[in-house]
Amino acid sequence: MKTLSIGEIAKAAGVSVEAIRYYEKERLLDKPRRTEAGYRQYAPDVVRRLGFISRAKELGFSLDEIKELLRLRVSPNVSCRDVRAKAEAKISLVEDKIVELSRIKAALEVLATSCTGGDAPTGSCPILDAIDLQTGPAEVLTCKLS
Amino acid sequence: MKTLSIGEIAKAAGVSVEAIRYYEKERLLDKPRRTEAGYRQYAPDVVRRLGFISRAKELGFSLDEIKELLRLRVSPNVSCRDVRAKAEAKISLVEDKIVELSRIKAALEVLATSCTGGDAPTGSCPILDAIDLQTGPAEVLTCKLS
DNA sequence: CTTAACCCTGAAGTCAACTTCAGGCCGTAC
DNA sequence: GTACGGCCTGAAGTTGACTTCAGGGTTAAG
Repeated sequence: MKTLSIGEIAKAAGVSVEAIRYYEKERLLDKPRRTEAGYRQYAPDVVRRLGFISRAKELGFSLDEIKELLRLRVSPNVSCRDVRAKAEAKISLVEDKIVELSRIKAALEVLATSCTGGDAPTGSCPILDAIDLQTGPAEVLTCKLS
Repeated sequence: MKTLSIGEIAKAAGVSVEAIRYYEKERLLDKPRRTEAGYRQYAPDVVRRLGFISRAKELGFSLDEIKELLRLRVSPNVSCRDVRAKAEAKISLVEDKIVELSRIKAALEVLATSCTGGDAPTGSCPILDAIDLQTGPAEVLTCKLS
C-alpha cells in the first residue's frame, strides 16, 4: 500500500511537519511505521485524522479534548455504557456550542440587515444588543444537516 | 446608578479579576470610571460583555477576533457598507463552525446509538468513520433557534 | 559524487492568554 | 489603631500549542 512521508502528509492536510511530530508526542497520532532509515511512513487515512484535529481546534477544543474524542470507542477496557455516557456528555457540549454560535450568527444578521447608514446611538454594542433580543425563555434549537 | 467593583463583576461573570484587567489592557473592555481611591467601577451591563467574551473564547475565537466582533458597528469612520461586508464575512465563518459542529454531533450520535457492547473492529476510529458517512455531496445546513 | 531538499532528535524559543508575585494603598471590623 | 480582605501597578512566570535551532543522516537530481 502507498504510504506518505511526513512532508507529504503535512502538505495534504495543511499542517506543519513540526505540528505532526508534536501531535505524535502528545499521542493524538499513533507512532507510524518507519523506513529503514528512520523516516516516518503514514497511511493516507491519517490525512483525515489531521483534518479533524485542525477543524476541532478551530471550534475551541483543546488537544486533550480532541484526543478524548478520537479515543471514544468500545474496547476490552471500556464498556459500552461508559462510551455512551461520554458520547452523550460530548453531544450536549457540542449542542451548547451550536446554540451559542446560532445566537452570534443571528446577532450578526440583525447587524447586517438593520444597518441603515446612519450612526448608531452612542455607547451601544450592536452584537450584544442583538444577542439580548434572542435570550428569551425556553429557546429550542433545531439543526439539520441534510 | 449602582456600580460594581472589579471583584464583584468578576464573580458575577465567572472570570478572574486578573483576566478583567488583562481584557482592559487588550482593549476588549473600555477603561471604567475610578473611585477617588483609584478603584475600578463597572456598570452592571459589563457582565454581559464579559459573558460574551468567555463564550466566544470557548467557540474558538481569539481575543482579537472577539474584539472585532464587539467593535462591529456603524460609526463616523466606518460606513454601513463596510460593516455589512464584515458582518457577512463573520456570518459565513460562524456558519462553517456550525456545520462542522453538526457533523461532530451527528458522529457522536452514531457512536452513542450504534454502541452494541461488543468490540469494534480493531484500528477504526468511530468518530472519524461516522464523520466520513456524512461528507456526501452538497450538504445543506438548516439551523433554527426558536 | 556532490548538492539541495527532505528527514531525524532534543532542546530552546515564541505567542496568546492569563496567573503569580512583589510591594503598597484603602476600608471596615474589632 | 491594627489586622485583614480587597484593590492598585508593573513585572515576571506559566501553560498550551507549537516553531526554531543545532547538529547530523538520507535520497533524488544533475
